[in-house]
Amino acid sequence: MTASDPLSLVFAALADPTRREILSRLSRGSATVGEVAAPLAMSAPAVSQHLKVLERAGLITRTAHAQWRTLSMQAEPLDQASAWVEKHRREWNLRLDALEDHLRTMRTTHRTQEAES
Amino acid sequence: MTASDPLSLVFAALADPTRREILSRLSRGSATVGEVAAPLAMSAPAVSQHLKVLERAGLITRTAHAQWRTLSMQAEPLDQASAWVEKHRREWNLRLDALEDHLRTMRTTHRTQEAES
DNA sequence: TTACTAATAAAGCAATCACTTAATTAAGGA
DNA sequence: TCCTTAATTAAGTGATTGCTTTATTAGTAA
Repeated sequence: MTASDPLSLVFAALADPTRREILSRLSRGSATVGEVAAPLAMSAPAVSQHLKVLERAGLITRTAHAQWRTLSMQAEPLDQASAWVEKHRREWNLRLDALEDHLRTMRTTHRTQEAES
Repeated sequence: MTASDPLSLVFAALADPTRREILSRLSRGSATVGEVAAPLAMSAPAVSQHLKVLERAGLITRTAHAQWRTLSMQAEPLDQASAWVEKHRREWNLRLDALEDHLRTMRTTHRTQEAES
């Protein structure tokens, strides 16, 4: 990932299970770096680097009190990502040939499921 | 991106402007490799490699007739990506502290806009 | 001051990424 | 057959990724 446009930064940030897990945690409420790192099987610097990626994508903010950093998720970049995906899902659904593909796939899937059962 | 789980593959595929442009084109209807490559400022092998990434993520399929490959977008992986994003946007919106952050951000934004006008 | 804790910075490493050019495969038309 | 077109494979390159260990910064407390 060399691209540095906002949408690329967001999708790249989401393209890692560890970072998605961190965001999952933060979507349920703010937490310190230590709290977020606890369930992760990696060193503290590794977590810090993941946080930097999330921050650069605008998905989290850090606020310092004493020697702790409180991490908060920011939803706006997620809105942008969602908007892109939804737009193209919608476009695809409008296409007649895509619809035909879809029906064929459903028929095939149905036949496959029957064959498997 | 070392991760190879389905969701990581999809997000990683979307984390590149060229690949998003290819998907944009295909969301409006199937096309050959040549048609998709035409507006892109890079060599044919480079396009071919991007297509491989999209295919590995399940976002496109290729069907051959003669020396042409017709590319079709597949929406299902996009559904998965959308589901993940929507789930976490929803979670975030439910949090009281996130809501407070949101209100504070809106107030700050409002004040900033006033200062700028 | 000294020690302890929370977190980041620095440096190094193997693997992957996004390209390139050159070579190859596969099909159609003269 | 020979030539052209469409596309992929192979090989090479510099930049980036996701970790590591070691060192450093910053704050609290004895």
